[in-house]
Amino acid sequence: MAKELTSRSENYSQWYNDLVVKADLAENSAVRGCMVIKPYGYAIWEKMQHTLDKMFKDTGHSNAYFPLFIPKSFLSKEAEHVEGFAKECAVVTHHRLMNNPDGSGVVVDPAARLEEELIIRPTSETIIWNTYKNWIKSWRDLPLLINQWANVVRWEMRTRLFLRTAEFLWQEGHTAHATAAEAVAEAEKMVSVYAQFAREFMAVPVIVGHKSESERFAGAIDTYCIEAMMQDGKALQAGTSHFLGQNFAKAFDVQYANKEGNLEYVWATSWGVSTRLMGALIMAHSDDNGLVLPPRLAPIHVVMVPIFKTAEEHASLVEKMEAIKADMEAKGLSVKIDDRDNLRPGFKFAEWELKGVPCRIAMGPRDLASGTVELARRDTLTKDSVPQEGIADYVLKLMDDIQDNIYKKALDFRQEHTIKVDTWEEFKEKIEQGYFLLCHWDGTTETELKIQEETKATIRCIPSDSFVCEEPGKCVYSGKPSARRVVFAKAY
RNA sequence: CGGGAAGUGGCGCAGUUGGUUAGCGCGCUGCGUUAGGGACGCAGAGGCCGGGUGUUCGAGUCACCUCUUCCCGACCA
Repeated sequence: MAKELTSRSENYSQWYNDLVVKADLAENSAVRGCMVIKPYGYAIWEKMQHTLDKMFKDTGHSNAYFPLFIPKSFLSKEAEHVEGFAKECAVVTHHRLMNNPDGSGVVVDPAARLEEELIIRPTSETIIWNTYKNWIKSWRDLPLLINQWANVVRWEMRTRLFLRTAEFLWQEGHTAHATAAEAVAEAEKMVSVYAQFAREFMAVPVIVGHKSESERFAGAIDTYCIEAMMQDGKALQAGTSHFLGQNFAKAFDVQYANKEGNLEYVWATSWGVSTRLMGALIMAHSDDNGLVLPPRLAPIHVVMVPIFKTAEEHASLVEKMEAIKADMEAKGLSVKIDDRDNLRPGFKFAEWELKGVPCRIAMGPRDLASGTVELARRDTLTKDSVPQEGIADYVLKLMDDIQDNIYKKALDFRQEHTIKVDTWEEFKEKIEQGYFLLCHWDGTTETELKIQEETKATIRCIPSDSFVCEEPGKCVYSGKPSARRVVFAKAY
């Protein structure tokens, strides 16, 4: 059931609607696919931000902020980088408007043309490395470990809420190191931070690995990624970390004096995750009743619904609930009492399920008499009668259970939909059914592109963690020898 | 930019071969009855039918143009 629902984007509209909507821009506006993140959606994003931010700081990084505008010349300093982004850049050409001489509103003042156009950042490598040039002089300045929370713009031809919007929010880390080994270690560390975040907070299992050459970031020597499986069997790239070698250091002339007094170019990494994580969260866990949020990222852990007939009942229920709420909040839980008196309980149940609140507590006269509550969990949709006594501790433990359970559910799903495939016939059949295929590949871009042309499947990653498949075999397409299996899938 | 589909109250839709005052469901407002899984009754509010130009006695309906949205490609976190 979930598979059917999740395979078509329109079925998500109901759930997405609480979180994000397409921006209502003026007619004729050339900007397509910008999003308005609603308060409830933004609350989830803030939780993600705070968690990630702490993880970055715990690994020695500091936050900074760099300009939105990038002079056009900066972008062209690294050849591969500009080639990768040139086709999707928004360009600022003028700095002033003027009243239209014919009296109809304003027009661009032709006299205010910029001598050099400004690019709205699609990513900040260039402007950051241009700045690092002045910050890095000595080996004592290294490593430089900086992260930026920002918005970026990529003028995509086709957009999709959360997954690919023209403007999106993200974080981008940019680090400089004295040695290649240190930079590689940093790139690996950060992809593992992303993997940990996905697994432990989003409850989304991910495969960690390297990108093939053709999927690599523009300007990178090596790209690490985490790949998640959505409920339709398609892959979603949820985060990337790049080893940039000395490409940007050379392009922006960033050299430092080593301990021997010799000038050397620094080694770089960059890494980022975006509001796309919101899409991953939704598509990995949602069911036919709406969102399912992992407790660690849910803005509201518990919603309490009083069931009453009279004002007196309402008052005594809410009083009792306030006490329980205070108890829970003291233990770090976020609790909402839904005491709206114009809606029936059944309506509220459905509404909070749609929002993905992990736990619901309903209390009526019967519970008041028996000292119990009706406790429902969002992940299993089951209901139990639980004593009011000790309810806060009960729920606290329940949060962990739910967190573990939805991770396990997603993991089981992925395992059921991940298979080793050794024949081209089976490849074509299974890729249509929404599987991750572990296949041998001859390592050539040519083969990769041919497979993509014929099946739309791409190499999501060359796994490097628990998925390592270091075993000799023959390429599923060309039959040439291969040393290991890689993950093929259709991707968002 | 190619190939499809669609634009009608806030949302989702109907509207026949052109024909009087453009309907329905949800939502919204008010009153009442209800309340342990998306309540019901009554009374209301809300629409230059995406825009333009034609054809016609008459256009939501036909023609042409244009704008927008969605789906499929190319692009992509």
